[in-house]
Amino acid sequence: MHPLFRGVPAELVNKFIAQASPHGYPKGRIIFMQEDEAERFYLLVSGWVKLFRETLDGEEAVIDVVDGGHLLGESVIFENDTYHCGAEVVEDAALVSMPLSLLKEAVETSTVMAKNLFTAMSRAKRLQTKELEHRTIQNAPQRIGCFLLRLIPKNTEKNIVLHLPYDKTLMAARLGMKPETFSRALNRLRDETGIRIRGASVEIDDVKMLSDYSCSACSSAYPCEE
Amino acid sequence: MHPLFRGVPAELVNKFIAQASPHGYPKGRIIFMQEDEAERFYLLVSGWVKLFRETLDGEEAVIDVVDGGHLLGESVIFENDTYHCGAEVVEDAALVSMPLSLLKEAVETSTVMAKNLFTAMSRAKRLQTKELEHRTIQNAPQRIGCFLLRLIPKNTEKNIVLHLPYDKTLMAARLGMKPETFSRALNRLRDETGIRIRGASVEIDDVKMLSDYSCSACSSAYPCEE
DNA sequence: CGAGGGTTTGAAGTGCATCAAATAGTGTGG
DNA sequence: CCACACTATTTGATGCACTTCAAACCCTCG
Repeated sequence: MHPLFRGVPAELVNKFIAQASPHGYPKGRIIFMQEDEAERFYLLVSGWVKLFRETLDGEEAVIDVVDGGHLLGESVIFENDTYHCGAEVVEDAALVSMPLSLLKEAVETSTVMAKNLFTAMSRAKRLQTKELEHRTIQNAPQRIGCFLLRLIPKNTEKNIVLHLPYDKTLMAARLGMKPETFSRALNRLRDETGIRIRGASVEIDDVKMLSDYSCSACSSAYPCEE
Repeated sequence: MHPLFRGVPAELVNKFIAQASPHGYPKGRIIFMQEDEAERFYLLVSGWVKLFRETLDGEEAVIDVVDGGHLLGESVIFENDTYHCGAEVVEDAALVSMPLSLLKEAVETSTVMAKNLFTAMSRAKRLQTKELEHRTIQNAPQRIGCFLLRLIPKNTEKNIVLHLPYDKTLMAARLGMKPETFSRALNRLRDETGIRIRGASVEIDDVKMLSDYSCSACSSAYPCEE
């Protein structure tokens, strides 16, 4: 049960189920564009989706890359407007789409539902604020380090082996840098913090060394809530 | 009547009024810090307030600088957490603070109130997403140009004279650059777009020239909704 | 007038981007 | 299983944008 529906009467949940369209989307598929009229919102069940904004001359800003459990397009509610970002599948994804009109109706009917959506939107806002901070204060290697730290499962301390969740070119864009810069910055991070890199897997022996290096340029210390 | 209370029954509005504390805050006063437990939210009536996040070693990221009509701290609702940013008065301000607990109660009681808060939060989220794009794609002079364009009153085309709303050092931080960079970037913007600058006032004869220059590196064209 | 902050300018440095090319990795068809 | 095509990643050389440090200037306000 997704947090959005937690505690919501079965009757209301069934209304969503009745109007839900599940979809399997392959890598590369565009779910919606920034200019599209927003009529549905999406629940990402599995896979990865890139949220981006794009200028006429093809320059792209990656706003976020999200995985299972995330909502897409829900924040347009009551704006009657277009989506804030485009959304593109970057790893084969399963999604369920539902009408925004139903979501609107539901939050006006059910206080639990409203509360759940507020909670989701607050959290998204907080994370985005943090992102803006990172882009402003952290340099390239620190942003990578911070990203890696957030990949570490809770309560893990020793012999950490991470697998980068998507390709390095996308990670670069996600962190607001070019692929070449990413490559070099990752090397610098390795030299500075003693992490080991083999392709897409990263081994971290000394989390403190990594967090000291990355979190020194951040307003919140490791472990970050999120 | 602030949009948050638009269409809300007088009875409920009176509850807020009963618990509202109006305050005059001088320039330099901290309204709240990022680490503070969020118990109240604020309605900024007049003046300007800087929202920022700060690292231990004094490095600061300005998230936004807002003026009359903006809500502060409202997005912590249902997180039971600390504020997302610190807030500091940068031009003498009048604020009204109200308990977050009352806001929580109100959005659970009144669907109109919930709807109004959703609208405000969506809008804030959209603007922040845009900000992230700007910082990623636009260079320093373009960010300044974009900022100036957003200062132009609606439906104004000719003989525009703007007054910079707060000092240049703060504008620099607001746009994610250093004061020296701001100064030089503003000169470059002048040379490129034919605007004229005298202290804190800026004259724009040719809006198109300015928007061509600034909006070429943006996903939305002038005039931006916001 | 003089102090102090905001602003500008100059000179030099740093970090990231760009362009170009090499290398590694992956999936294809033979 | 190999050779090929194609993409992702890395590396090198160079350029540009922004920062840093230092000093001058300017403006306001007591």
